[in-house]
Amino acid sequence: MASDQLSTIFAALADPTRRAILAQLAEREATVNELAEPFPISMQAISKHLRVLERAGLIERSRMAQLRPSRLRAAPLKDAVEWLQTYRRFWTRSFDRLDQRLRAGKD
Amino acid sequence: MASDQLSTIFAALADPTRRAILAQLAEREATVNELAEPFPISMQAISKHLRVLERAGLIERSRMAQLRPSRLRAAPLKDAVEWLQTYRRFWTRSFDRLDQRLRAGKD
DNA sequence: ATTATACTCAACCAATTGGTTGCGCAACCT
DNA sequence: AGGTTGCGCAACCAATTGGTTGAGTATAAT
Repeated sequence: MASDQLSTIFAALADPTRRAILAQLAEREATVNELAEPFPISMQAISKHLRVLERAGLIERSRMAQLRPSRLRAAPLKDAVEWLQTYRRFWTRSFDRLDQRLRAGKD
Repeated sequence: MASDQLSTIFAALADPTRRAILAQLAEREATVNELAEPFPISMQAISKHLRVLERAGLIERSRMAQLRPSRLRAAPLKDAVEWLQTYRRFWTRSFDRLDQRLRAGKD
């Protein structure tokens, strides 16, 4: 995985459980138990997912009493989008196959 | 990894070698050997990376004589961006921390 | 016909991942 | 003080990943 920033972000997003967790956090901040509730897996497994999200910078965790609420941090998502946008010209204006070859010829 | 479309795409993008391959293919289509040349790893390893990219729909491979040139297919990148854009409101207008709580209060 | 080129496939390996269970611990509730 | 709740940590496990080497195949060049 090489531990560079983008790799960590994309790796974190590559798991559907983690994406679902982010979706939950997009609505409101939530504790580990709240986040675990929709899933058929143990709270410890969710806790591991949260650590992955945290190391990717996608969540922040505070502590209130014995609770550890997580909150979404979207900045890394922006970074991911910005990387992806460098390929934007390849999917706009039906830039595909022949179009690509045509353009390559013109340049 | 769960094999849904987005997971496969993000997993493919989570490796820096694979992202570098895409960057190379953004300039021109290339053979396996051409793609392998910048990297200190074997051609077989690159071949594996190409299979990952292919299963993610991010490249297309043809065959000319004994060459297997790869070409970028950006459609899945668009899908990834579209998923990410659903979080756009969280990174625009300094939507962070307190801002998030404020907004949650207003809604 | 032989040899070289450009690959793929298969077996192997160490490290990582996503899950489990069991335990510990801190903070709340009686 | 004792129990419950919420969570992290550690050990374990099977499956996957990213790499290797070795062998095989198809096309091209001599």
